[in-house]
Amino acid sequence: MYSIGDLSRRTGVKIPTIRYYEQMGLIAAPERSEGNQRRYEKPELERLAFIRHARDLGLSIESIRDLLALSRHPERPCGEADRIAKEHLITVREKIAQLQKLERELERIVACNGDHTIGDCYVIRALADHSMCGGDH
Amino acid sequence: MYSIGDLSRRTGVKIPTIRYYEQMGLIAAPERSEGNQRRYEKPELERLAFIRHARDLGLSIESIRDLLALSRHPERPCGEADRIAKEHLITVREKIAQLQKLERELERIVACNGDHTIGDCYVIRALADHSMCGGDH
DNA sequence: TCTAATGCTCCAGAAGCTATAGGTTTGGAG
DNA sequence: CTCCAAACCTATAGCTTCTGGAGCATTAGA
Repeated sequence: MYSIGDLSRRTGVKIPTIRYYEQMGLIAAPERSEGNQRRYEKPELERLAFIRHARDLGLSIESIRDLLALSRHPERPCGEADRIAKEHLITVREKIAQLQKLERELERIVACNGDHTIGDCYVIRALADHSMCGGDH
Repeated sequence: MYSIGDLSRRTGVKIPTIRYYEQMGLIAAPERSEGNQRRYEKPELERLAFIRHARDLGLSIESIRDLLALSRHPERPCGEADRIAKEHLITVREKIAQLQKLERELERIVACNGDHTIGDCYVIRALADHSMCGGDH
């Protein structure tokens, strides 16, 4: 028997977020106490931990909903779960590649020592004039 | 003399986004035609191009507002512009590091060949049980 | 029994747009 | 000059994933 606060402490998911997940249908509406407070059991704790972990990995609510639906059918082949994770891996890799491009450009822009004036500042000029950045984006 | 549509085509910033930037104070409210339509000049085009480029680099509206304010004082030292860019570089690097962690974990999770069932699926189990992932996050 | 901590619902806001509805203006063709 | 489609206007709501506050009710422990 956990209160929403217990659940929050044990999973690291904030209380309003738990209620939000309930609203979004990621977790079922739990039993209530006589005074209308939410009362959870162990399975809900585990489910929430699953969600937390998946969110930490950057999976969308939508993907998590799919994975949770899959996990309710342990007899089915797991190709679909695999696909969701692989697809996510691809988007993570794309994001990394894009950020590394930005990193390189920012490094070039930042190679200024700060001892001159705005009128002459490479940061400002690079932002104003796209052609200065090598044009790879 | 550009209409908002011209400006949009020339900078690649969508029309509602231009109006949004105006509302957010990134660009000044321009002159209007007799019929109340926005009419822009070259400086506004350049300013919008600046904003577009900075957004592409992932700078926040807030940071861009600061940089634009700085660029109106070309006589001041540019240390502040430099600081904003450097700070952003740091957050980009942090994001990259975090995504690379996720990449490693997803690679481990995804190392399943999809020919078994959900009940036995590493993706699902890894998400349910945090301890399986090496515990580095 | 009392009270502090915790919980409830409802609503607003954050970031950075995007979209829709319902109306007006513009610019070019005839 | 007239007509019409394309472009424009405002206002408002929605997206995603939460987070925080107001105002009130419940719970658990001293």
